[in-house]
Amino acid sequence: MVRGPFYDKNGLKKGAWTSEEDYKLTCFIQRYGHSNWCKLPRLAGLSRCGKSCRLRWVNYLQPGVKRGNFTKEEEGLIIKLHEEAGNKWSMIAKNLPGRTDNEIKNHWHTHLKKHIKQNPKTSEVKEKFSGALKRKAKQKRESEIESVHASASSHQILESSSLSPEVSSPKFSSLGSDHSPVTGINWIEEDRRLASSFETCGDFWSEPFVADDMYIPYEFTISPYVSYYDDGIDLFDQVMQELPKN
DNA sequence: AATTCCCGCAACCGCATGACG
DNA sequence: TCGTCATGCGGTTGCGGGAAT
Repeated sequence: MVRGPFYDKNGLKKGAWTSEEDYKLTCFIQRYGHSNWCKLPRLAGLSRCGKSCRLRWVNYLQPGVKRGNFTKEEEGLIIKLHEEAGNKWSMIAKNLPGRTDNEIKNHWHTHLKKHIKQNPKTSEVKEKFSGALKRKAKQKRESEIESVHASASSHQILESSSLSPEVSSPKFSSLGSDHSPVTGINWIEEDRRLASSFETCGDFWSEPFVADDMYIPYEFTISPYVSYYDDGIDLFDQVMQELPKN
């Protein structure tokens, strides 16, 4: 159901991701975070562009990503938010924990659109909502920076990002299974195997992540990873309250 | 049983925006 | 202030499974 793998003129791999690539990307981000998507593929030993890695992580590998059918409640919320804000898929996704913008967009085009008679609100509503989103995003970025600095100072992030079954497996446990929804990998087993490899093979973490120069830039030594699911619902409520009552 | 057609969804592409020097 | 680069977002593509014929 996906495009077959191929290589472009720059030698970058395109098309469907393999379970091995998923594994490399997941392990690398768990350990080093993803502060620089451009450098990440090379350091992780992947022949992919940064954008491709980011998309794969955000839409598929990221912890908490919910797969499967949309509930009636979720569909209702999508319809409502789409009526208010239009094709702001990322905003809509923030109001549906575990759903990605891509998945919502696909679901809209394949299921919901055909059943919905468009009822666009005024441009005033859209502009106000868009402006509020930007303000909120700026505030969030600033607070994230403070948070990362505070955590880095106590080494908590580095500790939590080290790969162990207790830490890494919950990334997929929210799916109700220890298996990746796509790769079929049993991540608990994989983590055990990985931990074993780490104990018996001292250079595991230098391959394939750092194949060439054995150097991890500073930005990868402190994970900037923060909760993906923020307070979008609060924002939506706030904006709706600001709108003039007709 | 074989073929065609349609649909779902993962992934790609181009553009807009923001950060940084 | 301007130019460059990285990132994020939304639109689109195209493969493959399943339904229809």
